[in-house]
Amino acid sequence: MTGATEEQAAPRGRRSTTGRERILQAAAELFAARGFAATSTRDIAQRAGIRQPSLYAHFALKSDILCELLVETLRPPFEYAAKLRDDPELTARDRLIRFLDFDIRGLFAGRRAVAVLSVLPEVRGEEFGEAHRLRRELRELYGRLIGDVLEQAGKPAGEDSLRSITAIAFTLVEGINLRRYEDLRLDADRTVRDTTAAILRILEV
Amino acid sequence: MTGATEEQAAPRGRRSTTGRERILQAAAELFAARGFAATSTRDIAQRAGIRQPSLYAHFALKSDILCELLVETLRPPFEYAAKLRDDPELTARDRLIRFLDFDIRGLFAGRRAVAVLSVLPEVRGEEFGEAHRLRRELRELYGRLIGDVLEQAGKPAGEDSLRSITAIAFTLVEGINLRRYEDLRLDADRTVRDTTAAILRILEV
DNA sequence: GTCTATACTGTGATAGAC
DNA sequence: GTCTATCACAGTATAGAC
Repeated sequence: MTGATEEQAAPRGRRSTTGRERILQAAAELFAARGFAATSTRDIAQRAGIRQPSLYAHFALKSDILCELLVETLRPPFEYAAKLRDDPELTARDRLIRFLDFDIRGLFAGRRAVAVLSVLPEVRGEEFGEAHRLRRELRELYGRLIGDVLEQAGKPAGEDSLRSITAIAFTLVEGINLRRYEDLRLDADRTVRDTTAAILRILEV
Repeated sequence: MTGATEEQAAPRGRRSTTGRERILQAAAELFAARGFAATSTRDIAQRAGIRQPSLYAHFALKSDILCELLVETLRPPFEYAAKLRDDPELTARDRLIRFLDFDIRGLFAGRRAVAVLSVLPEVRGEEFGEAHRLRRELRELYGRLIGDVLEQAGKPAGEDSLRSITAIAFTLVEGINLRRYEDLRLDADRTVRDTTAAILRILEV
């Protein structure tokens, strides 16, 4: 019924989820494995256990499926950042460390692997505008967190310098998705630790 | 004659290049801008100023075009590394710095932007096996360069630790391609400088 | 909300003349 | 080595019954 004819294992015990959820889950796995353009609506439907036209009872366009996945996976970091802001006990450095922990673990959990697709050539159109805006905001959030750390460490960075450092840190975090493509055994704890250490060294704090 | 109906500017004065070259150039631009699966052979032909079936006088398959681009752009760093090895005056640290300079500038020149595609989901098949092998070798080359630096600095890294540091450095370099997608004005000199500085800080040398 | 049937378009690739 | 013509098929999306 789940009909996974692919080399990939069939979906894990998720039979009980709703139709729309199954579609999102199936699409997330396929998009991450093959990319957006190379994944057909038939592939998605088959993996979700329905017929291809039934997708359109849930989504008006194929691109809407990906857009929803991207937006859904980009949102949690913002809520977590808001929580961090409400804790005045934390130093800027601790906030950055906790945020990195949360965000990187998010990459390892659930569907977050698709998020990397938002930067790829095939996902540039205005159909994905909302996802792109969210991603830009996430990078700006990183910029503020890093700026605060540098300031509290007594070496505030200029605008240009901060942008460059932020880009590098953001690249490191997003790059984790690409590394997971190549090495599915990549360990979350280890990656959190190493990536955080690398970023703190770059900041020299 | 060059028939660029797209939003992109028409190919710069390259009318004199051979047919095969024009195809590669056109394909490189389109693949980088839209991805592999989302670029049709008709798009490539139009940009190259020929008709779609004429492509097949030069390449047997669409995927062969991308594979050749990837291989061609991944090769120069190996030749450069060989040159560096022949200069015994250089410290390991200087070799790494020069190699980064060469490789990162390569990302800014010519068609190298396609190289990033080799890690993407849509380019995973065995059609691209040669490109993947080369890319793996490039990462191993980075690993050796970094290992030498750490050793010469008196703090040799264990295998695991070296692999992790190498992955992070390699991610930073490849990530430059993604950053260029988002900001076409990204400056080569600046990027070389900042990326090199970040990597050296991560190595703490 | 799922199905069958199908419209319509775009795709990679081939045949064969010049 | 380029062209025109075309094949065979896969693609997204829609119509309409249940």
